[in-house]
Amino acid sequence: MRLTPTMERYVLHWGEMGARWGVNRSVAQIHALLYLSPAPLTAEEIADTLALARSNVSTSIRELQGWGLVTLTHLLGDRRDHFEAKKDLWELLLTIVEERKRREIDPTLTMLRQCVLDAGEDKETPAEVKARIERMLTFMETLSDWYVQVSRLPKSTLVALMKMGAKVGRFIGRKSDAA
Amino acid sequence: MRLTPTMERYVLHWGEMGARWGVNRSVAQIHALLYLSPAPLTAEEIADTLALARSNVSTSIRELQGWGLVTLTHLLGDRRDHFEAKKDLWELLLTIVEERKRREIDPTLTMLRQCVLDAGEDKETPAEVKARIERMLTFMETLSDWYVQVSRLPKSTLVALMKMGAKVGRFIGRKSDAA
DNA sequence: CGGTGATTTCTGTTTCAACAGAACTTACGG
DNA sequence: CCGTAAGTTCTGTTGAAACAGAAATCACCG
Repeated sequence: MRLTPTMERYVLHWGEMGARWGVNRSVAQIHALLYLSPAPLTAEEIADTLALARSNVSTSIRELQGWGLVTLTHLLGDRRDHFEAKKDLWELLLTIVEERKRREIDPTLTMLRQCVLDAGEDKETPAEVKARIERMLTFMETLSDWYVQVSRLPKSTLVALMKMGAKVGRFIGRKSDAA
Repeated sequence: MRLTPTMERYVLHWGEMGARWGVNRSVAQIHALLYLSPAPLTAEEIADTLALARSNVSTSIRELQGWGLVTLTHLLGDRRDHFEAKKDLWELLLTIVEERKRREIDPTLTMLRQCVLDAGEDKETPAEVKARIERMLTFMETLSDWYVQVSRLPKSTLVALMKMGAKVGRFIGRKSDAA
């Protein structure tokens, strides 16, 4: 496939953005391409379109599958793998956040809990430092718990809440935590 | 200053996490150290504690200042700069999100708008591709607008909303968008 | 059971950012 | 003004990740 200038711009920018957020550029470019593509693509088509080595496409696709962002499909009479990206953007967002939480936030919470435990018996760590670590733990647990609850709401509710924007703040201050 | 094992663990982990999110390891470590530190530190103390070159500390501190996460203070009779990290975690979070939006999300929105414009006159880009780009633009604008509104709520309201968790979903479905 | 096309794994190379140390600049102190 | 301490900028090195191409594996076909 040949990219139109518009598609090329999109793909290149996406690659850049990925890099800034800790995602490999090839991986992000491939994801962008698959998101745009009207039909599933084979590894070879991807490699040709983006001028990447097939091996590179293979590993990048695996990574995307690991994140649950890309799925495999087959066409009758064709034994090549065809790849397709999630198209629903809400699902995309929730998937990414979910995975990053699992891979990065949860381990960080574990580390913080361990720090709090260790600092308990430990005579050398100043009390003020212990307090700082505890505050960080509490803060991140609050965010994490909030996310878990909110992410389980039906998508339509999420959309509605988002459309409300700051209006949701009105509900606060009027006995908002009645069970 | 000498790090206790607990502090060392915290700092190293933070450095790792930073790297995963596109933040230089030294920068993240320095931020962690300053967050923990009971008192502001000089560049040299930071360099000694973390075993980094002074030059490296200098550039990293500049970066942190650019993000608005670290401020400069002085002590009477000492002409060295002393550095201090924001201690309020809500402020920290909002600052980071704000900056990343400014540096990465806003330019991406610009790029997407340009793509939509270009794709308008452009005969080669398939209609389906144009539609995909438009949907991405709409989605990101929605998130961005939501963030702008919510970030302006008083911190106490934010905290209250967060503590509500999924209960906030209850307000949906009962004429939530009355002006 | 060869043979061929598809995919993955392995290995060496390249590229780029992070970093250390040196050189330089600035500001203050006597 | 000279000397020294603090801070920044410059330059070369290093190390880690990204990547290409080759080799190996797998799966299906005749």
